[in-house]
Amino acid sequence: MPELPEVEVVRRGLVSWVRGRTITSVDVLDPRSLRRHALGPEDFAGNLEGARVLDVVRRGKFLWMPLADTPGDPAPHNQAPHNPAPAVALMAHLGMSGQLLMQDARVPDEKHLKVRLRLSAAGDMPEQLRFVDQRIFGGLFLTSLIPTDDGGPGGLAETPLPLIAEEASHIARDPLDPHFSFDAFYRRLRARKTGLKRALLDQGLVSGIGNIYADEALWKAQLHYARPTDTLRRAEALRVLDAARDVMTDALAAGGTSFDSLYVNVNGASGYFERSLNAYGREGLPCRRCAAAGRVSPLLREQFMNRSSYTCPVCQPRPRNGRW
DNA sequence: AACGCGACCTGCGAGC
DNA sequence: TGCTCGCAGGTCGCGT
Repeated sequence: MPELPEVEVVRRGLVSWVRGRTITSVDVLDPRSLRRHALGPEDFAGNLEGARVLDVVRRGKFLWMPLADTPGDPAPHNQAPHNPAPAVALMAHLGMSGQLLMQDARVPDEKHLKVRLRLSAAGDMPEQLRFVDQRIFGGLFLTSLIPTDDGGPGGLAETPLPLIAEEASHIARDPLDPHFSFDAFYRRLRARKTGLKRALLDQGLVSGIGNIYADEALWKAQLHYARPTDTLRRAEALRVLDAARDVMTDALAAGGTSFDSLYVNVNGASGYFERSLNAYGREGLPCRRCAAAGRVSPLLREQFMNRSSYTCPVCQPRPRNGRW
């Protein structure tokens, strides 16, 4: 489900619920959700219990919570004070269907509940943070925080730390990140020998864009997904990046306004999809831009990278050899 | 470096 | 009704 706007909605929601609270106990109901935690469920739970959540930070679609030992915890006897334990974080990736929900203890377990974290009491706030995931493409795991020279995780974190989760250090900044550099993006884009959509989906080049927003951005910029990246003019690259930024900003606003319940809802932007998508899922339906110009051009659906791509055959013509 | 593909999973709707 | 098929917004790792 989630692309950048959905993950950011979750992050913003989570911050207010979990920052400063201590994880008191962990239930792993399905170890498959910890696939990326190599040391197994016992190690996962053992390291989390007693840890305090410092913040909720995002890079692309990766979300993590830097952790600290609770003050007063005895230091591990085998560790000298001058050699403190490395900084760690609880990492979450939502995959296709993951959700992070704040729930009161008396709410029955969700059908696809995978991991439950109990948190220290904090006023009327729900006690549990639940990871629910139908398809299990997402997951939780612990990762170290390593120094970065690029100014921290960025994203829209409120208190960026000069550390980044190791497992997210290969992820580029996203177009909404204030430190995103278009010049650097364009330089790397031009150096690639690939198609434009493949590049937009490459989280190491620009992050946060998934299949839906890629199609929406390409439609808005009137560019075809197969356009060779080494032929893109600066103005065209700027157009598609601005389009991605616009589409994701709108989705974020829609998700943000519908976020008002006791839990953090990954589906915050689902209403947005119905109303505002111009390309994705609109096979056979008339292109709205062409319709406004008095033409009827039904959108095409094609297989590309083992998934569906939606384009208008008239205003996003497929590049032909040497001519576009 | 870039690609195409399979792997990882469950569930839903369409069609027979 | 029950079966199969295709489809779903992500990422990783392999062989070429």
